[in-house]
Amino acid sequence: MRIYDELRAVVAGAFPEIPAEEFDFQPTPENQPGDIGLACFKLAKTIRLAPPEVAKRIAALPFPPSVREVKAVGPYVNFTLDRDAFAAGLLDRVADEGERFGSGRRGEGRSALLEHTSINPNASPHIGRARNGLIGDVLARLLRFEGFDVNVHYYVNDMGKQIALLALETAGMDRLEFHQVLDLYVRANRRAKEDPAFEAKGLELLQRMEEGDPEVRAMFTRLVDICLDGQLEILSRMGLSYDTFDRESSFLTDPRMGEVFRVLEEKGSLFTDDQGRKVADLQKIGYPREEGRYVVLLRANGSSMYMYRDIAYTLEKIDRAGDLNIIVLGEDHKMYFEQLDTIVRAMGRTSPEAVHYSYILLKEGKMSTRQGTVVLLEDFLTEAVRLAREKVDEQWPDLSDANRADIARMIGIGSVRFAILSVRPNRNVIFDWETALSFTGDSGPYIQYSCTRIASILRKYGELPEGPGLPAHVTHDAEWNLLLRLDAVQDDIAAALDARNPGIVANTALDIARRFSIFYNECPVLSAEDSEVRASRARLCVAVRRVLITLLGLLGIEAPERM
RNA sequence: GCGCCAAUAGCUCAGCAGGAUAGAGCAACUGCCUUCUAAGCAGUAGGUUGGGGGUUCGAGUCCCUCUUGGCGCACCA
Repeated sequence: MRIYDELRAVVAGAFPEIPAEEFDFQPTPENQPGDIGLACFKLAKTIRLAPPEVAKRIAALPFPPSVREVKAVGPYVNFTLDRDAFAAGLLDRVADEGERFGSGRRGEGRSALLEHTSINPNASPHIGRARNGLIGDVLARLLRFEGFDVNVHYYVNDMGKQIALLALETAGMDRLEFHQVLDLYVRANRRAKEDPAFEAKGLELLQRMEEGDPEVRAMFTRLVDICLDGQLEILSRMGLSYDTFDRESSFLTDPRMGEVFRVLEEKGSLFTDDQGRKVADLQKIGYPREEGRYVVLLRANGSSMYMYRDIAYTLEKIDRAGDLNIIVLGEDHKMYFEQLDTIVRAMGRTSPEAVHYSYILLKEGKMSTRQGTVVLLEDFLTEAVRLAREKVDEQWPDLSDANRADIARMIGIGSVRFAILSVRPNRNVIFDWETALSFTGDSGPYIQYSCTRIASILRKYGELPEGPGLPAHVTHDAEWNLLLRLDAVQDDIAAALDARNPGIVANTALDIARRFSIFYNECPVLSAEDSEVRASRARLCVAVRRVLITLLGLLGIEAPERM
């Protein structure tokens, strides 16, 4: 059992009227006695006693032998633990649970549907788009780690004006390659803005697509596939993968929509406006604001809007989702999603849970295609891997070319993923090349480096003693701080999932790597004089490596053997 | 104009559900590779947590307000 749970159990036994979440255990600050402290303010309020009095009473409770001393310090209770016993127990637990260590297993027997990335099939994605996929990807990994059966969906927007315009722009080209799409796409959009006739032609094409014109459909499909394949190739380089691809065009004639229109009509929300469009007045069905109150579902010519198809798709996902239904969306889709949610709720269904994230900005401001200030994901990845390769070549000239390339890939991708993931989703990320490509300090490679140092020690160590029940020795605070941190990892992983915030995983990994570095410098393993201390430290190394690999794995980052 | 989100060291970010002295990295300066990988460690310097009110025994954390930035506001997706 984890130490916090153990202490909580004793105190809760003595004060059954206090809810468990009021026990505020935390490591004691440096200048205070003991290893773990408990603040008694909240408990004191609940049982109407002065905090120092409560602290005294708790200090008098009988604790298990793993607690060597309990001391009331004002309104706090400080616990001094038997560090060796604690270490022995923790190391056994890590060895026993292996790659499941840190999992609260809260998802066992449950399933989750998660939609992320879902970028429009057009050009090479920029780094802002990557944030969606990365957040979604880590959520999927967290859910799987907790035991959920996860299905990751990708919604392919395979129709719409964008594709139509691109179709016009590429008409007559018998070969089209993905890397040409960006220019063509920009050109098509510019032309549509300047030339109403061009745009009208696009809309006409779109309508033929909707009507099921096989020729137009084939044209659209060809374009979409080129774009999608190109984009997926880049996304997979970054470690992103999907289980199910859903195409927007398959929701054009969804039987569920008849029901949607019937319900909206019944609730007095649906009306035909003076231009002949089918519009929903969301205020009639509980939408709170004036902005975004009206939503057009069908154009006057009968063709459907994106919202229309998305409602059908969302209802489909609700049918297929198990216990959790999550969608990752940019903050630009916040209002849109509220609108969608209003309609879904009117249908008596529960919408997916939206995880919103803010944009990635450049130091100079926003990314702009026109000003050429867009940072493409593939360029970013290539540069990161190239820089890593330089370092690896210098460091490991004797390794094979393939081997060095592989290490560089892990490091480059690791630094990119870490740079984007370590910032919590609802904050803008300020991107600059120098910080994002830094392989020192707070970075993915720093954590990977800790893993390689451990691997190096273990290669030289030889045969490791195997438990359970082996003694452990904690001779330095550096070891203790590391152990205490490992014990709390499960809470951090749970918190990251609950908050839908991959940044918590990133920071946990960083914190452990930092503590390991201190340990590494203060506590020699191979040259430790006492053989039991030597074995104990080696086993601590194994545990740290196990946990770091788990945390990196949750972030989708691989840990090389050498770097 | 209205709505949602954010603001912490020169820069980029942490700070779990309010709790003991606000932490890292980068940049600057000083040390440490005959010792398990220096992509590292130790140290110095750097903060009225955007301004102002409030709630509380206690506020970076909660509430109000102002300022600044991001995002959005019906035939785009």
